[in-house]
Amino acid sequence: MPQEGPDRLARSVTAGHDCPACPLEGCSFRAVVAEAAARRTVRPQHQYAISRGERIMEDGPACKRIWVVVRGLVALATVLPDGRRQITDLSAPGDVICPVGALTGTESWVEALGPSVVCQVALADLMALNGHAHSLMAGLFRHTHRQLERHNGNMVMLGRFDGMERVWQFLVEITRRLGREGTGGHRVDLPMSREDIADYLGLNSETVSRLFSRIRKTRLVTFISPTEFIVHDLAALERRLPTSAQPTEWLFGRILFGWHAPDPAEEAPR
Amino acid sequence: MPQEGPDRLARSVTAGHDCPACPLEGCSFRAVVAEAAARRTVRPQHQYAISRGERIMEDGPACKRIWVVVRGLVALATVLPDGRRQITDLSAPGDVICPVGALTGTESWVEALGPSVVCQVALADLMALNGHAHSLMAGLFRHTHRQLERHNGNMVMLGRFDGMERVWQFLVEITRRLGREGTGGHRVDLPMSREDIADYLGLNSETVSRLFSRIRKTRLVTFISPTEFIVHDLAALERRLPTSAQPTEWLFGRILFGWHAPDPAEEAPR
DNA sequence: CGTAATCTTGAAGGAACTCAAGCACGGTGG
DNA sequence: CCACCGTGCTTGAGTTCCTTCAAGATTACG
Repeated sequence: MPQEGPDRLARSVTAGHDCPACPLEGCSFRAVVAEAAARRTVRPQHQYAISRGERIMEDGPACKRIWVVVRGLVALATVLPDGRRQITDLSAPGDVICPVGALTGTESWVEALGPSVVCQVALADLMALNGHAHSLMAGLFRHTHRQLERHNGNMVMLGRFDGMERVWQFLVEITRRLGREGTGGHRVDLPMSREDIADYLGLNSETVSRLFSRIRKTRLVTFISPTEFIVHDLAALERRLPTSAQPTEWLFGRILFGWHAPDPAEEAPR
Repeated sequence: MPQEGPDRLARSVTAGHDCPACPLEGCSFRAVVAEAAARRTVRPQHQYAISRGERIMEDGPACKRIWVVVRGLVALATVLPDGRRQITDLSAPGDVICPVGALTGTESWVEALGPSVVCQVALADLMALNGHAHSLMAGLFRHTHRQLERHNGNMVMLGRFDGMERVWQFLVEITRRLGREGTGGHRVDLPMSREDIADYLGLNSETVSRLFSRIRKTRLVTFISPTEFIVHDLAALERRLPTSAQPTEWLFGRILFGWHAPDPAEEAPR
């Protein structure tokens, strides 16, 4: 089990972004967790190395603990009684995971998609830092706020994108979050199987594989191995997203008069 | 524009549910908004009557205002540049709406699905109540927490349910939230068009119509009109949900050994 | 180096979509 | 009061896209 110091942890905690509803400027999760780490409230043994497929499950009521991803890639997964799985969120190093209770009839857990290190933080420990209830609430609020935005995007993707659009979206998202700028573009080392990707995108693994093959043919992405690829032109990928089509005057027409959408100009090899 | 008193408003605000991460027991959104209403911080002219299709859009940065639904049914909708729409949340009387910023490239708004009354509350007004920052944060946190749970369920539905399952899910959800117990079962008056339902379920209106026809044949639901129906046996509907299959020993098998799911016993007319 | 797991690709089937026509309902005006 | 019209609902036919089933190819790993 790797033993990384509190400073490493503090550095990895994401800053969150500004939101007027969070009234406490300058107080973020980062500060709270960093202080907890500095005070050794977060003890080293609370860091866990977990390997692919390992799960962190709540044994009691939800929301008693949070986790901070230090290394690797972990997923929030929900599984139906018949085995169907949906990955509802991905967390990269620096992300805070605050799992909420599962729906009755489903299992929910945090699952490592590859070798990962997570740091467990009991909320009671954070609360024990006197005078930081405000900070904690603000940090939690920011985090959940951010997650709501991501969920919103995911619901639009799952409900309204076709397979190809979902995979473009996934590649853009994962490149932004995990890609390392290098010669020839962004290089991404992705610790996810086709099955994992499929469960995130609401497809199945064969379909993901087929769509990746079609993407390979566009030459916009070079696959070095099934889990390594290079995105040569991220902007070109972003132009393939349904969210990047120019909102032309027809949108005003829809709002004002209920017009329907025209066919978007199709430029891509399918 | 209906002018309902602050007491009516206070009564309609939902209580939220318990969560250990919310450290301020007894402080909920209800209390904050109720006090705001009692102090006339929330003025009557901040209540708006909106009719079907009308939208409430943020004109500035997100999260400066929240809304409380007093009457009717409103939706959180996201629309892509090409016109595809996804309804990401439904809000019934008593629900608090706290829209987050839209993804770049999409439009997001709060939209009335039928004649509705909403009460606008500026967060600044709530903050102005001295000593209630804690309550406000706690209430907001509870609300977002609840919404995260709902979003989780919606993502599983959009990613992993087939059309029939989505409609069963929808009927159960809407009956629980809007149904009135009566002779012969729960009666539901639903101010949503087939198109609205389709945009919520990630289908299209013709498919929803077809699936409703199949449900009519099961005799579990009687449709009085396109927007009125009676659920005779809610438990029977719940048994059709993919979340209600008994998690049998195979689940342990999947967790421990990676088994695959067996065929669930099919009992329903398709 | 051999075995298992994962990935890729093909063929066939099915679920949902598109396009299109007919129907039901409510509002309007003669 | 009833024809008229517009809107939304229903249903059919054909098509597309995704899934399922299955067989190889490739990769990972002991």
